[in-house]
Amino acid sequence: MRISRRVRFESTQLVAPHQLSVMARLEDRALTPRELAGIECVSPPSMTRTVSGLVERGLVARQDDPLDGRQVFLSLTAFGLLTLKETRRKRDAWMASRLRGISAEEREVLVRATEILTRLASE
Amino acid sequence: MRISRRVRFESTQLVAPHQLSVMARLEDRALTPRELAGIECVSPPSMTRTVSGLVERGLVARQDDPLDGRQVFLSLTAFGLLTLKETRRKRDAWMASRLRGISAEEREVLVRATEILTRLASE
DNA sequence: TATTGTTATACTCTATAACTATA
DNA sequence: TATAGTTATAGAGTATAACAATA
Repeated sequence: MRISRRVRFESTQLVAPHQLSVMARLEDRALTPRELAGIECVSPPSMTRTVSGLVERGLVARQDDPLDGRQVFLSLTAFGLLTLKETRRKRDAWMASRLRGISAEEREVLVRATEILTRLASE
Repeated sequence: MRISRRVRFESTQLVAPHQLSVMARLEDRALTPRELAGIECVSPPSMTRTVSGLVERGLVARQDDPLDGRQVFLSLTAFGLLTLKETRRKRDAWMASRLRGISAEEREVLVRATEILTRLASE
């Protein structure tokens, strides 16, 4: 937890973590607010609020669904995509500077640990 | 981050994470609100609030410093210590059930990764 | 009548600024 | 005058309940 907190605070200053997570979901394809709320395990009103913040900042765009007037599609703007990539670049640069001081053998241990934990988390 | 979130939500239901962290600091010795605020990287008013919640629930006790009337010492109550141990027990049980399915060799990888990350986080 | 999204309202955790009491 | 703690107030992020529009 301490390590996770450190990574969050030192590497994701451009956009808040929960906002960045939503942006990453929209990278591949447009989603509705309801879909995003489900994916992020958050209530629909909460997602409305998160999305509104992103729309105000020009990172995400709303588009009405022509087939179903109740629905809205959300997608990344060009600026949003750029911001997402820049944030990742900064995070990776921070992490790379940390990893520079360790041996190849230690890096291999971290890679293997990541695989194991990812498997455990998905069970 | 995903793994850290999962551990928090599934294993620390008795007391909120930031409250539990304060309780763990008080396990060994009494501390003042200011010391706690510094350790937890939080503002003094924020610590006042966190501590007040713990005092109201009977988990932590306030004691006036007889030498300096401005200061207050905070310590775990017997109930607080019990709650801390019970929370750890639940968390460990959850984690143990996860780790049961992996090999001794994989567990060793996780132990080594923890050592490496702890070292990197403290630099 | 059911579903999508939003608004209204409230709770928690955080912060800064102002206040009280003590040194 | 400086320090410890608290209170006052505000800003995020979260939730549930109520509402409007559409199916």
